[in-house]
Amino acid sequence: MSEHEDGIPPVLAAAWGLRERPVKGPRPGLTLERIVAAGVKVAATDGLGAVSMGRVARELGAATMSLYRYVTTKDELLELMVDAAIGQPPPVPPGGGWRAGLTSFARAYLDLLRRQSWVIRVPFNSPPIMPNQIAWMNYGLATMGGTALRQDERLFAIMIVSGIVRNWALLAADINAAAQAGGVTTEQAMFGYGRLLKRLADPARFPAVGELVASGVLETPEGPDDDFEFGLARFLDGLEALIRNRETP
Amino acid sequence: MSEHEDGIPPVLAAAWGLRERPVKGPRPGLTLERIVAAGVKVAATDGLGAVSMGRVARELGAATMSLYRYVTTKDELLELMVDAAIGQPPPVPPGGGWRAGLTSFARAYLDLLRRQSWVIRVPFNSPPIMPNQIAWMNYGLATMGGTALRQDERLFAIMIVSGIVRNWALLAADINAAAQAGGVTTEQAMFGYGRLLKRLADPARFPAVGELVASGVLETPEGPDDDFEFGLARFLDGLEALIRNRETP
DNA sequence: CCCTTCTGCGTATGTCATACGCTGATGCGT
DNA sequence: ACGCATCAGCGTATGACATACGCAGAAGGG
Repeated sequence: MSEHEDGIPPVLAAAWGLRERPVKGPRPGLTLERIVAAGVKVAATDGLGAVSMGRVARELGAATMSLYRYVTTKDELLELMVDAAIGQPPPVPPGGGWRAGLTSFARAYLDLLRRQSWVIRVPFNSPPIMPNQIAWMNYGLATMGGTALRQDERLFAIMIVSGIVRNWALLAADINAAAQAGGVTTEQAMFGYGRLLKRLADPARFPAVGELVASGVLETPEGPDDDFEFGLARFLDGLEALIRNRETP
Repeated sequence: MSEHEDGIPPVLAAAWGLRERPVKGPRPGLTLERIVAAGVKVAATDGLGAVSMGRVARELGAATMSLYRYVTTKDELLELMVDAAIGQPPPVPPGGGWRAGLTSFARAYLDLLRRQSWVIRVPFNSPPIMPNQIAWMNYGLATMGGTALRQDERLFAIMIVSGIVRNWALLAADINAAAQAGGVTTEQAMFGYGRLLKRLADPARFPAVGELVASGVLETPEGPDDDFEFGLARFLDGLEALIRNRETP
């Protein structure tokens, strides 16, 4: 009943290290950390779909129901897994200015999602509240320290940037998954998509799509992240214009 | 065995109207359209979580397994439901220029997602290929017709814009859902989030987050879509700068 | 030394997606 | 007019899964 904890859900308390070991009862054989780590391992090796309470428990040599002493719900476990997977953000590169900072934030986040592609498959259900999520949020906000942006503008700027990253990572993961499911390479999958579009989308009905297909961009894979960098740069250009405008009245 | 169909999955053929009624066998009592409509109805009234094959069948007075004559998988049904729900895009407002066009595209999409918030909960698994998805894509691309943008740049521009819309809609839906679950108003839920953050995120460890919390923006709800419009405007500013730059060499 | 508290977990329940195969309707070719 | 191939509807069965409930034994405090 310490004053830290009132009103805070137990998992949050645990995740933020606010929980004291209860003084009675047998020593726990499991730990929240070990459970979460086991979940991450399953997700990393066999995909998010393989993460079931039973499977995670088996990974630990424990029984399914034992996990529920540490987690009230599977969704809670997933949330903890995500937080463990994203980990501590890298340090803000010093002295680079806000634009370099936001760019490195975006690249680091993208890197992370690409390396652990199951993370983007976990559906969001709430605003960020877990420790490492907050740490990343702090990273993003910190890059804009000292700019002429209002706090709410900074918040939304990182929402936009991370949204761009997530969308790109999700698209890439989907294409990769489709490629793997069909037993072909990523390029072949993209090519197949272009062909499908050409077959189905009547250019008379969908002129703009027809132009797109005809241009052949779907068949010529560009550099890995050209489009990502394009979108990011456009947003940052717009932000830069606003900041400049504010600074020179 | 018409030459349209080779290599095209049956649901796609059905969705694009490429299927002929088989000439033998009993007359179907169900239709793909009716099944999809029933699914949409269930999702709209009781949420995406209530959509199960059994429930959709009950809605139609049919047996669960009957649906599998029209759909090979629940995921297929979901994809069809999404396409039905998004429907035909509104017409491109004439003569407004690309920026007005993209803005109206974004607003129309946001409106749609807000009105049918279950749609954003359906996980993506592939690039857009269903008829109405293509129609929306055509809408987005068409707004940029005649600009100095390359086709791949146009494609990514609408990916960014729709990503911004989806992220915003998802956040709003999450907050609303959390509010409803807690039996409070949306403002109270947002307020509670701010308080939670203040309690958990130590300003010494997370200075930028501390500043954000201290600024009070989390407690003062802004106009409904101010942040959305802010992010969208920044991106469009950046795009505009690029276009201008291309047009005046 | 007993009583409270807590851990691990066996069992049971209810929900789902979905495979398989039967029954009967339909209409084509003869 | 008839038989057969084809296809719709669906009953039954299976196998995952999340999770409620309650018991047995461990640990420490009084």
